[in-house]
Amino acid sequence: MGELLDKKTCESKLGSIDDALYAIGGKWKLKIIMALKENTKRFNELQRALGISARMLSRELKDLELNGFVERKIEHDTPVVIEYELTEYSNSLSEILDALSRWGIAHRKKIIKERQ
Amino acid sequence: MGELLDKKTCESKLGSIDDALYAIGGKWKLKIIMALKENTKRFNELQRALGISARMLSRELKDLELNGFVERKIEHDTPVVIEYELTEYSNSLSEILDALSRWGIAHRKKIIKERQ
DNA sequence: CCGTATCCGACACGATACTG
DNA sequence: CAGTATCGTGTCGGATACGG
Repeated sequence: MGELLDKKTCESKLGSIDDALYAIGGKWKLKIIMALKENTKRFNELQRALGISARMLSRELKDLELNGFVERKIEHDTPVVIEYELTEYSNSLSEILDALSRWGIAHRKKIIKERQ
Repeated sequence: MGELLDKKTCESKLGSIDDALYAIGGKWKLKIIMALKENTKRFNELQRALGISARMLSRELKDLELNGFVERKIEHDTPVVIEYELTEYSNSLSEILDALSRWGIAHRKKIIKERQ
């Protein structure tokens, strides 16, 4: 079962996990960030890549920008091209992203095995 | 900005993160698991510790049990005591929990610093 | 193409009350 | 104490349509 954590440790972890989930929780934020890890992308590219509605994407991008994960870049190239790009700060999430990804793979395997 | 990931890698990661979020996403699951890391807890204990409504807690616990993260233990001790306990499998989440916790702490610091 | 506005259903979530 | 039932609100999130 793993070792029990003492109460202080546990409560402090609970608090920080709360903070984290507040900032990057929800259905889309981490997925958008993951998608942008491949490359900067335009609005419609992101939409297609993630299967997200324009409404939600618009909202989430604003939020991500406000929180310093994503930058909106306007290239004055006639016609104007708008691209979304990850900031340096978004890199601080890679540990989380990697852990989630690894766990997701393992979990999927487990589920499939159990179905048989 | 960190290195870009190639498209295949990125899409596969997106998929597995999706899987992970499907299983442990949402407002409460990870918090409940974190709370139980301190010790097995009874229904009302969990409620107080997390500030969650009975309705939600009931639902989430069922879901967590169904997915093998939590076990409902009935102690026939007259009066009967019901406790919720983490399973061995829930340990596979510790990497994620730790990463989230660490990031949450750092993020909070950043926010506070920016406010000044 | 890049979004925003509007409408709408589904569900997350909480408060309260209630049962065994 | 451990939960369920009921109700009400808010947010999530898609569809569609529209303006820059």
